[in-house]
Amino acid sequence: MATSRPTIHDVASRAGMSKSLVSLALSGSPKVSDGSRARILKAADELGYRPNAAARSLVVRRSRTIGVLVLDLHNPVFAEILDVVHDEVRAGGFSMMLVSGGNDPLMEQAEIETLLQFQVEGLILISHRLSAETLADIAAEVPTVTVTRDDIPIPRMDMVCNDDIAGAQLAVDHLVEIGHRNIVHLSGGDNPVSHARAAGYRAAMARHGLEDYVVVVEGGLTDTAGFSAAQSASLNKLTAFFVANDFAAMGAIAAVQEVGLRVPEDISVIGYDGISLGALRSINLTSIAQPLTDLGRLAAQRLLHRIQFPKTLAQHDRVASRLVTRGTTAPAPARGVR
Amino acid sequence: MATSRPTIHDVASRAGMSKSLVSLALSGSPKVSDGSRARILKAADELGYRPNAAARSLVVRRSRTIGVLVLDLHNPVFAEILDVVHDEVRAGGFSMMLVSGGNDPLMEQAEIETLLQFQVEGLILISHRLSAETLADIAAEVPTVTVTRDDIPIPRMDMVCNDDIAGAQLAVDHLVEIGHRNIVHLSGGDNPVSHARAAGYRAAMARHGLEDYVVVVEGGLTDTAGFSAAQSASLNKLTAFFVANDFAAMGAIAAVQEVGLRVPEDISVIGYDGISLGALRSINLTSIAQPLTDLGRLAAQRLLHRIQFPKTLAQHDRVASRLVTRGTTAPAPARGVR
DNA sequence: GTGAAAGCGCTAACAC
DNA sequence: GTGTTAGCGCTTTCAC
Repeated sequence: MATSRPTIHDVASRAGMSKSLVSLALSGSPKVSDGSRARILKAADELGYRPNAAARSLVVRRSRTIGVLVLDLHNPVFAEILDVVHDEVRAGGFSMMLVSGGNDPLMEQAEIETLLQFQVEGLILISHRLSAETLADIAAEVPTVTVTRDDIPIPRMDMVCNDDIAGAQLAVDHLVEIGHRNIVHLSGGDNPVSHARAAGYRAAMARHGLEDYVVVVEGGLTDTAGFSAAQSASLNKLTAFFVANDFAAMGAIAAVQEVGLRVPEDISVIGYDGISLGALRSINLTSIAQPLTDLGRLAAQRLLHRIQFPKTLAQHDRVASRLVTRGTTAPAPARGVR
Repeated sequence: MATSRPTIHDVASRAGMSKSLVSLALSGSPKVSDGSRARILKAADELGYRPNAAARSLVVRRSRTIGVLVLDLHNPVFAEILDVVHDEVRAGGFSMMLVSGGNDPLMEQAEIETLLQFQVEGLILISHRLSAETLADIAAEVPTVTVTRDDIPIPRMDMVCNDDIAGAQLAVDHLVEIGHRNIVHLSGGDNPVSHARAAGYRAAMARHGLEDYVVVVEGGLTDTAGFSAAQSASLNKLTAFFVANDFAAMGAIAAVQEVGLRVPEDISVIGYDGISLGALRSINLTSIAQPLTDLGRLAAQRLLHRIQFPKTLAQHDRVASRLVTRGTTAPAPARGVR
């Protein structure tokens, strides 16, 4: 392979000039005469010269790179956030190094370590796996912003997330508005996000005077978890499911259909996240949509700002999600129909 | 932030030794006495020392990093390939730097350029966007393997992909076997992958003596493309769709249902890719599943090998896909029923 | 075993 | 405008 790629030195001797002039010319400095610049550019081109980022970052002490850790690559929620993060980061003149923790805490740590060794200038953490302690250590070393959680305040670390409690209330409000009372929540398990959504559910039910109808079934954030959770609910009594996320909601729908009931005629289902998949005509899922683009943009902007001004006080952004009504929710069936 | 992270020099003076000894100790050399080693490790730990990868890669002239370019982050097919690539690459002692072309050829070029500037030792390209010329240039510079295409042979570049032609034939065979003849293909547009799948469709139809039933509707690889393509087909005549990929197939299903027909009772639908989403009980899509794990593993292994032996002749792996029968295909309705 | 010295490719003073 | 010089943090001979 790169037995020996051309260096700035090769370019210099080919153009018959000194290294430093080449460096200046390549970085577009005005203190280089047009003639010299042309010869240098020509020589560089002929040689197929490409600057060595490692060498440069060593001397300028800036890598112009930020690192992004994502919980796993499969959840489309992350892809949507990443797209805009990527755009923003590039626009800010940085490259982006993306790593995945593969759903494994140890791997996450290792990946962050790698990122740090590469001298990334900032970190965006899209994961709720890391402990407060780890987070604090990291944030003390390098500008950091986390996305999708805001449960633990860390001194100089920004957090951007959606308002899960308010979002969950939106879901319940919608169902109540179209006549549902027997609304069961299929929770997403033991993690900060799911706790917040369950809390929002309870709060909204109480606000509507439906305390007695509160039923929370422990589930998870996957299709199969939603499926099982729905199966273990009393389908003959409830008229609606509020599910912890869209994937689990899809599982719940399947469970409903499996026993011969229809969605939404017999049972309404609403999810959370607003993954673009839900818009597929064959899925058509009503959901609480997170403003993923906003989340990504905000995260990137916060980080870019913090890289410039590391001492900035921690900022916590909590963006509102919104109800997207599609085909899986409908007015509650008339009393006694089922 | 990184106002000044501890360097090997700081560790050395804290431990009261020379830089070189620290370097040796940290790399686990046996020529360091146990006492010295312990003191060095202690000093490093106390200082929170972390090696600077840029400096190291500059001197050893190896970055121990490979770069991966992916067409876009949204298609779950890519996530599945990336997972195993990541595992393999790490197992081989490399880090992985992932970039996305954001579906934009210029961006792809720019991202590859960035990767190269960071001195990645190899490249995995999961994209069918790049021109043969670009590919050749890249492969000449750095060990490279491309995934999901094998249309253009490049001297020292490996390719790993599934056999689209054979896979498409599998789809047709399945439909024919359960009694279909009016099988319409919704194609994926003008790209190498879609061309191969269409070719496989034609070949299989011919093999079954169904030349007269061949109908190809131009579509695309998205949900909406599949929806429109299905709409423009003569639904009253055909009994089955073979769709270019799973996403488009989901769109086609929606189109079928929209006019009051049922899948699979009235019309069978089979997709391609075998995305794990298709297994969701609410989707339950029959499909030709690509061996994504194999593809990823193979790609990583080929690359690792090529990094060691750059002169290896180009290897082309074409892995077989297989039929996964789920709920969207069923025996053709009896003649004249519709 | 341990330290001194050279140098990876590059940028940034500083002379001229 | 242009060349010379020093040095970023690290590894690696090569003496001792």
